[in-house]
Amino acid sequence: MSKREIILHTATRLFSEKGYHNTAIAEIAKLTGVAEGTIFYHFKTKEELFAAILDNIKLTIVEKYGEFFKEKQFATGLEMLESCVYFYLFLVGTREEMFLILHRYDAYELAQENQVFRTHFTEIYNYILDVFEKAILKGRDDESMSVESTGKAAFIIFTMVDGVARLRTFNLYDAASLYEQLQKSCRRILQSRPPA
Amino acid sequence: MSKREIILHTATRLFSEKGYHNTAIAEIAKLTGVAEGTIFYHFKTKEELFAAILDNIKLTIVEKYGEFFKEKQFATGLEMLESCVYFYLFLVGTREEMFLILHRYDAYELAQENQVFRTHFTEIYNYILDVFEKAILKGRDDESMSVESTGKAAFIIFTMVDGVARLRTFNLYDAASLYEQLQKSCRRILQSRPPA
DNA sequence: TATTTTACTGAGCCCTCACTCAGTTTTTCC
DNA sequence: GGAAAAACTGAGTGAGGGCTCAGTAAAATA
Repeated sequence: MSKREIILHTATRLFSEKGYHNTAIAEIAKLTGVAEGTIFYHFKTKEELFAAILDNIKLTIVEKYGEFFKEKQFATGLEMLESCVYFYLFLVGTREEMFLILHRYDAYELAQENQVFRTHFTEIYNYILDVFEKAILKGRDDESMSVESTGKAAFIIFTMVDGVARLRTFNLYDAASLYEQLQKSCRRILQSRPPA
Repeated sequence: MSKREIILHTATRLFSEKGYHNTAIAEIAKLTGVAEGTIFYHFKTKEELFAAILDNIKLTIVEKYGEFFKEKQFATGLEMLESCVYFYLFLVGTREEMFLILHRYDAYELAQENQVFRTHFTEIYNYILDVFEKAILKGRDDESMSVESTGKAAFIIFTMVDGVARLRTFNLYDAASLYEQLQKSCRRILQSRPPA
């Protein structure tokens, strides 16, 4: 790993643990084992460092979902959706630091002032929403689901899933014990049923 | 309003808009129209000021739900749950600053280090979860709902509802357009149905 | 090997901010 | 009215943190 990459890695961990404003460049330098100046050599400002982290998160998510879709086949849209939800929770579990950064309000704050950050965020969330919506579109086609607006359904499902994910990243509850209930709830929201 | 109350009010707004670490005492003082020293006269430290805000939020939520329950009657548990959800969204809309503070990660961070903050948070969330669970218990009794674990169901419902509320406080999406879909989703998750 | 480019260093600058304190004004109570 | 208590003031302090810069080391190139 290049020094740039090590710095990026350490910064991701620290920003996720302590937040953007609460993490001093000096601390990143110390934990990485480089001088402060080195960080400013690779990233002109602290904000540029953060933007690089967001970029890295986006690349990772897109790449991982890419691999996932290459390997998997889905019989129905409902099965695809459940699989995507499961994979999202898996990603959150294996890349905790990245999702903690996304879940911090820190980030939204910065996004409100900084166009570059805002673009990164929008791209990340649009990508995930797109994944979910594709599954729902498929489900509507093969009649494994009955939904009115696929966009809104994707939003609601994602909100619920990401909410449980947030419980996990924030360590607020034994979130894993909710996973089964979560899947069941998704199914209930989307599943087509014989008319009453 | 006493000066203490005005300070509390201004601080709530600023913390909600800019976060805890990003808000300087000097700014609170300036906007309130008092000297910095006055703030430290009423609240020994910045943390104590934040604790007072959390306390105030807790009181408000408990009080408002109290009034709500006094005025309303519910035919079924499902109706009660839907009503509680609606009222939660109403509260989020009318007391935006308070919920922004709850939704900021800022707050969780502080709660991890400070026992007083942690207690406040736990009490606030337990209260709301309790409200939701009571409705679900009623629904199970009157057979308007079919749920296995009332606790987990309450958690999932709250996660979803608070997620949509967060979209609103963070101004990320026209959240109001999701309210209908949200209610429908809650109903689908909880509602009892004739066996297939 | 000599030269240029790239990578790295860390002391120091400057600004922000939580908090203090000695003093002043206002309120309370006899 | 006067003394004591409570409320308020704002300049000052010290610590922390983003960023600069003049210089050194390492790598690439000629």
